[in-house]
Amino acid sequence: MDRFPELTIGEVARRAGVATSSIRYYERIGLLPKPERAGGQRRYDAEVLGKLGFIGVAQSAGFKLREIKELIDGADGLGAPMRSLSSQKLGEVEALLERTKAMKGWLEVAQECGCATPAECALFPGPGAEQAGAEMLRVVQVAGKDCRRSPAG
Amino acid sequence: MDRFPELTIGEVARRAGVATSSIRYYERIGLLPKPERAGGQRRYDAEVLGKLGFIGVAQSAGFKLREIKELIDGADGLGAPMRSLSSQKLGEVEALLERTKAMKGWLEVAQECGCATPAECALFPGPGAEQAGAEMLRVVQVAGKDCRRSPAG
DNA sequence: ATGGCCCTTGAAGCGCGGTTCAAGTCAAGG
DNA sequence: CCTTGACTTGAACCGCGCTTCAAGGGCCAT
Repeated sequence: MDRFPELTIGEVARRAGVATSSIRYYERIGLLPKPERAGGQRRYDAEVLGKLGFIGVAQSAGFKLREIKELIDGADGLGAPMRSLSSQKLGEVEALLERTKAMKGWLEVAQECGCATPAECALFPGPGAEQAGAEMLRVVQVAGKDCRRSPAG
Repeated sequence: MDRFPELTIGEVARRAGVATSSIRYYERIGLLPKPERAGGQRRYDAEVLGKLGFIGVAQSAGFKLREIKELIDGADGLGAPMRSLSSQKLGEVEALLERTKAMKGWLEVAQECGCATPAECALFPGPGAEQAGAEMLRVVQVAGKDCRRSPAG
C-alpha cells in the first residue's frame, strides 16, 4: 500500500509525458513538493503522476501555475477558500467554453467555405461589427454550412 | 458606404476594449495592416473593430497571433490553404473543448465538495493515476455532486 | 579505473504577448 | 505664443512557462 519512493525524475518525466526540466521548475515554484532523495537524486512515488496529470488538465483549461498551486494548497483546507477560488474560476472557464465553442463553429463553417473573397464571406467580421465576438456566435449559429454574406444586406 | 477613416487609435482602443499599445503591436507583427495617416497619426475606419473582435475570440480559443495572422492572410486566398489550416486547428479546438468541459465539471463538483482532506476526495488524483486527465473526466462524470472517494476502493 | 548514463545546480536564454518609457511631433484653444 | 492632450517612435522591460547550458557528482558494469 505504502510503496516507497522509487521513481527517478527521468522515469516520472517519461511516464507523465513532461520534461524533467518542467518537473524541477514546478518544484522551484512550489507547485510540487520537494521529494526525498537518494544520493542527492530526487526519488518520487507514483502519487506525483496523478498530480502532474491534474496540473496538465488544469493548465490546458487556462489555469496559471500559480492558480493551480492555490488550488492544490487550498485543498489542504478544502472548504471555503477552495470554493471561492473555484467559483471564481468557474465563471472564467464557462466564458472560455463559450468562446471555444464559437471558434469551433467558425472553423467548421470555414471547412466548407466556398467564398472567393473575405468581403462576401460572413466568417469575417464586416465593418460596423463593434462586438465581433457576439457576431461570430450569431454567424456560426445562423450560417449552417453556408458562409455567404447576403450581397447588400 | 465607403466611410472615410476617422477613428484615432485611442478611439479604436476604447471601442474595441484593447490597449493602444496592443494595436500598435499587432501592426508591428503584421496582424493589422498599416492604416492611413493624418499628420503622422493613424486613422482607422470602423472595419478594424470587427477585426479586433475576431482576433480576441480567436485568441481566447487558443490561437496564437501568428496563427490568427495566417488565418486572416489565408483568407485572401480563401479555399485550400484556409481549409487545411482550419482543419488542423479544428482538432486542437475540439481537444481544448473537452479539457475545458472536464475542468468545468471538476470546478462544479468542487463547489459542493465537503471533504476534509484531499486523500478522501475524488477530485484529487490518487496514487497510481497515470493519466489524471482521463481520470478527471471519469470522476466528474461519475461523481455527480459527491466527490467522496470510496474509502478503500 | 574507465566509460557511460543519469542525475545535480544556478544562471542564462527564449518565445509569446504585450506594457512602459523617454523623447519628440502635431493640432487646437486660450 | 504657450499650453494641453493625444499622438509618434524605438528600445527596454515584464510575467509566464519553460529549455538550455556549463560544470560537476553518483553509481554501475566491464
